[in-house]
Amino acid sequence: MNKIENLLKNKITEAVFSTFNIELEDDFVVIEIPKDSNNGDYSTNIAMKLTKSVKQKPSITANMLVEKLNETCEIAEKIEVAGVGFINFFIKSEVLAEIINTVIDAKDDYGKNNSGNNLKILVEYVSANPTGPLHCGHARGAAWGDVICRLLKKSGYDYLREYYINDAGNQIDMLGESIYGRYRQYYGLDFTIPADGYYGEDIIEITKEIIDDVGDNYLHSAKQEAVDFFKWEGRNRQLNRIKADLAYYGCHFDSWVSEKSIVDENRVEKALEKMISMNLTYQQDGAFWFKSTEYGDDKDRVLKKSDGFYTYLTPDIAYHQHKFERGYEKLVNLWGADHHGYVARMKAAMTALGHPKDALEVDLIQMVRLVEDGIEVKMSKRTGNAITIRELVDEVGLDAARYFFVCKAVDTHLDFDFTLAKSETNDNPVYYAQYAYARICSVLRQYPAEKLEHYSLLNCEKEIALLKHIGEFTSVVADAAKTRAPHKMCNYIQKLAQYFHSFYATNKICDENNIKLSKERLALVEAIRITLKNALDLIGVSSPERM
RNA sequence: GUCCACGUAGCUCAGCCGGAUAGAGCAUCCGCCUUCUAAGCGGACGGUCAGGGGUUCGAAUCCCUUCGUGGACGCCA
Repeated sequence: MNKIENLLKNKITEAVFSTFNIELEDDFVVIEIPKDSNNGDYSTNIAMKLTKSVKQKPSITANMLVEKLNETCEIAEKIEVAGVGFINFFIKSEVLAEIINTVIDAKDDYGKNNSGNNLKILVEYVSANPTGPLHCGHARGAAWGDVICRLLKKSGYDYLREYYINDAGNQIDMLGESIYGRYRQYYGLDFTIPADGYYGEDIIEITKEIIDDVGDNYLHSAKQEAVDFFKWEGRNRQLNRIKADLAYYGCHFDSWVSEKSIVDENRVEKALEKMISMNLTYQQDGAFWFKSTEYGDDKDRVLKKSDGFYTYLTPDIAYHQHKFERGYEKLVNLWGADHHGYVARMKAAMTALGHPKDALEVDLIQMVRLVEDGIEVKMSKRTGNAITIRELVDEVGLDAARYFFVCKAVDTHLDFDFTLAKSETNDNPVYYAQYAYARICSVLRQYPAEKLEHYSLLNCEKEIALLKHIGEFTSVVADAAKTRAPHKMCNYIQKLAQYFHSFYATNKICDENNIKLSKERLALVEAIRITLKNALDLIGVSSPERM
């Protein structure tokens, strides 16, 4: 909520109080920007919302309030009642223009806000098993998580980017076995790779890397010893590859937590003991069960199998419990949609352990379908395997890859249009925004902008639209952070670029015949530049000064 | 079969804590470079917001139901 909206809100609250003697709660008054500017710069539906309390037609209520507002609301040039009872405010353009200096003064910090209130929030994303390269599905999650964190940072949250490494389960054993197989194969010996092992090119590469380091040392040792060695060698090398791919993709994590460390620190036993002591479990058929149905799950879940091993769930509970123990009040997980059924039991576990109901929130990332020329592309033409994050970046470029993943809400399946993302021409939406930035920079290179004391001439429709949109930026950032909706930032960017292009096409920014107006416009353009740059930064897309 | 998500223009999607005539890009068609970057601008065409019911001043938005699509339903991870 910006300065103008706040002021309007206060004036409306006052007017309601003095007219009807009703004290409104803080969030009761809603200010919005009408789609059609004929309906004012800002509007409120307060008269409709008061229908029941005041027992009269909204239009009458609205007129009574406007009478009062006309006296008190000095920033408005005109206040009207329209439709069924909307109150529409037309703001003096010099008041709207004050935003220019706010932006210029704040520079990179424009958009920064404290809506997060320093909330300690841990965002866990990607968390792919260290058994193979990251593919396009991970790319969606990585971009989404990264942008969420950028938004949280800008909005004053105390956030942590975390990657959970599943390195204590069966899949890591399979990794060890797979490398062991390739190792023997390299030396021309008989070999087997388990049916649920890993057959990718990356395993062969990693095997060769290991051979470069240790040669045939493990050829004659006992199988289990060799597999154990390859398991951890493989895990570490895969993880390094993942880290490199993420860096290539512009994503960095603050924290890497391994499942093995959770196990080694006895956190799994402790978690189970805690659950037993809290009477959240029972024994049946030789196994320990979690009474998860009592906390909203479909059925009870096994924590410790009759063979004495834990299920996948138990270390995960321990891990999440540990997140809370580290002082995080809010946990956000971005999981692939295939983990869908897993959400309820995890939330059940956290609730059972005494954490607030919504302290853990899981956003599911739906599948990505790559489409080229209208046909689904399942495999890379080069390798025959799933397309990796690295191939994707090489193919379409970093900016396009990230933009395409971030610009759509994650709760629906995404068709990633390869053809469109690759096109370096007019069709590509990424360039639309970047081109606006390059155009702005070009203008400012030729005609440097300077801050003015006062702006009084920026009152054409397109200028007003830009001023209002720039003024919205901070609240859009705060809202996108709160609702974890990075695509809102893309929508904002597209609109800002659109307003600018439209303005640029119909108005000469620098006009020798009107120096005063030109100076004001240049300052406006500088404010647009800063806002656009900050917005692009938030989605991790570059702002080229020339194109 | 049970549970969950989704269903908006020819295509890809916004909009969804109820608000004014449901928006954008692509595609199709028509205009605009002697002018600060045409990777741009302006316009046209295009809709039973899956169907039905309900809640109310008002529903794409909330509730119920039917249909369709996808996913999850292991003492796997």
